[in-house]
Amino acid sequence: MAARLDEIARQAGVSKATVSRVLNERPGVSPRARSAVLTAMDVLGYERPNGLRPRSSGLVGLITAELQNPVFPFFAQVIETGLARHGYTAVLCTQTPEGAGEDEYVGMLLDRGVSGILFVSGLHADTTIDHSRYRGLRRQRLPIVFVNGDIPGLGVPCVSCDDVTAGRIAARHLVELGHRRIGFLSGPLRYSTVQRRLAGFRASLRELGLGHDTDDLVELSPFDVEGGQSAASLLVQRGATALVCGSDLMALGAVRAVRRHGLRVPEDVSVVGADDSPLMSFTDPPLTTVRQPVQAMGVAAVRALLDEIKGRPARAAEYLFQPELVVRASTRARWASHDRNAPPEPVL
Amino acid sequence: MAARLDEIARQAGVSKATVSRVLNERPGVSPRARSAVLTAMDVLGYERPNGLRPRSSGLVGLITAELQNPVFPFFAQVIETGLARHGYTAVLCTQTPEGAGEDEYVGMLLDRGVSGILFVSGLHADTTIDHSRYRGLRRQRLPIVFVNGDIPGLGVPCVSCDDVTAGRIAARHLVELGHRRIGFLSGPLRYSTVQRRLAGFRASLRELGLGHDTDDLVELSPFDVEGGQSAASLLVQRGATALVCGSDLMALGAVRAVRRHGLRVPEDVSVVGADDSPLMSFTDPPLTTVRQPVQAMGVAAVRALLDEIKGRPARAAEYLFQPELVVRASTRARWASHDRNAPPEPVL
DNA sequence: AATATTGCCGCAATTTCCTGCAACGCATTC
DNA sequence: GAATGCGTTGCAGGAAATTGCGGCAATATT
Repeated sequence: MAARLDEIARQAGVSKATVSRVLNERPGVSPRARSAVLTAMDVLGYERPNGLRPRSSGLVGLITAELQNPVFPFFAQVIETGLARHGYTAVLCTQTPEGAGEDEYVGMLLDRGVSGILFVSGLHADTTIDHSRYRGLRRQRLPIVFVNGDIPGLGVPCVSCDDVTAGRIAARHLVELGHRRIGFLSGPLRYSTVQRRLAGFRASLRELGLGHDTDDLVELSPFDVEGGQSAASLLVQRGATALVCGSDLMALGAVRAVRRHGLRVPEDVSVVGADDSPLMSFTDPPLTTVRQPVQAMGVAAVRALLDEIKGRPARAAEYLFQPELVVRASTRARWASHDRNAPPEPVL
Repeated sequence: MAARLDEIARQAGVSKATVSRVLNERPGVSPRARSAVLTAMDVLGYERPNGLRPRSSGLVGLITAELQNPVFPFFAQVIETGLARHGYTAVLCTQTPEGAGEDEYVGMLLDRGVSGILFVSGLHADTTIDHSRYRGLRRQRLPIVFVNGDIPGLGVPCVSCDDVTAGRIAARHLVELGHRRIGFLSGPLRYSTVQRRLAGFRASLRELGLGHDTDDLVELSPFDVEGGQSAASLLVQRGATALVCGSDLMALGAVRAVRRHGLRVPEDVSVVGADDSPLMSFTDPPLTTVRQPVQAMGVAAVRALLDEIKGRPARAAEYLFQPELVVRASTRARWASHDRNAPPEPVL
């Protein structure tokens, strides 16, 4: 039995040096020789090293955390449309608690020879998870881009919403409305986006001289309606008159919790959501929320990935997109008896 | 009986040291040796320890129309969870107007060697589209299942919501509330689900002696919020006091249209949605809607597909799932002056 | 038309890294 | 507690892959 390179070389009618050059994508190989080698490999049944596989007509993996939160389908839609406009096809892989994990999906996508992978709020946003897996992908020269969750030092482009600013915006809005006891509820602290948002929230309150008032008004729970409801319930019991929520879904749960306590939104308790997912203008009450510029972020993520694929890697910075306060009807001014400079009633 | 490592090593033609390295995912093992070991393990019937399971098998395509309507992500989630529970991985392919078409996705999935394809409200539900493509798939013995949109005569299992009944339920509910001029708005008539729902709606009204009242109260428009709004606007102008909508999204648009006309929901105009997508209990007003049993349907679709894959094709009937009226707060009784038997005010 | 230039390929030296042997660690059993 | 069986790991031999360099052919240049 001949050695592998030798065997391929003989089948292709070239020397094993040429085969080696093809496999390592070195320069100095004619297209004719290259295709001869590749064909020989196929004929002999050798698996092509990743990167030389017929990168199937522009297939791109899109890995996302879940679909429950409407912001994720929204992201998926935007990204998919953007990719389609450039001739790429998105394969959406969503993770479920009991379903396939991210690693399995990545393996599958690699097997399928995707041109690149987009990670939207996946494991990369979890700071407690080992990130060596991404280093491995990087080493394989697989173009990847993160959305909402940078991992510095990996050289992977990342498109994020500026969560620190988002936290500040929410805090400032409520303080301007006269609130003093402002609760913060969000998902598990292991997510970098939660950490950042909380940091911005706290920094903003400290600057406004309210830091000590809200030290005990932070509750973290799962990222869904029920989590928001239970966290909000605790915060309301502790006297919070306003709630900053980690997602719109949690905000809806918070509204429900407030009402279960016999209070009204926004008359008694103000609620601020996050993301401005679709349909949030249809809720009761229409939700004041900190919009994440999903459209722009999706387009930017697609552009970054295409740059990576095309071989002109942009500098691997984190592109921060600015969130924006969308004032609807779940927040209202609060008259504080001790506050002489109470803000005016908001225009509805 | 030899020891395990030894046995595998002999079968694979390597030393037990190499086998050990493969099982522990240690570096320094050639791909060839690795695959030899893995194959040997399969041959000898040993279970692969960790994430070394073959994932290429057990890939299932899931083709869906869009992600805007929250019911589709919901379907995707349910189906994906169900597939994962049986060791299959779902690849979600969503169609966008300018994006990749269903045919492209099918081609891609075939290239990838999927075990089967699930079509959720795809082209198969469009009666104006040529269905020979599915015949082709069928001829290739590819297991496929339709959700919401049967094509009789193809022998493809289909899991649907009973749209005729859904139309009847909505109509009956509104008639019982005293409404007489009931509008119907939905998506393009080329979708079989629209046809059926309209048929059920009309049949029910006819049976109740109201057929002639609503002949001119049907408006078809695109399947989104804006479509619902424009259709509802026309119907309200024509004096409709209740609206049956083809989707929850359209219903939300309808609510908006009613309010643009200076009327209230449900006091002046009642609105009934369709599907009971997630979040519909949080809308303003909470939407009365005809629930589609997504969970049950998803599970049934997965089961049907697995049966097809396993080679015991169930009889290719259309499995009809019964919808269910979910009464929330977007419908209310209407006192008709000429109606002596006006129904009582509904309990809220 | 002769020659310079460029780029491609093969030989062979060199390097890398796979592999098996055998020793070692660890648990189970007598 | 010793023996035994099983899995792991350090090490060295060696095969396989990489790469520098020279040759060769095709094309451009004068």
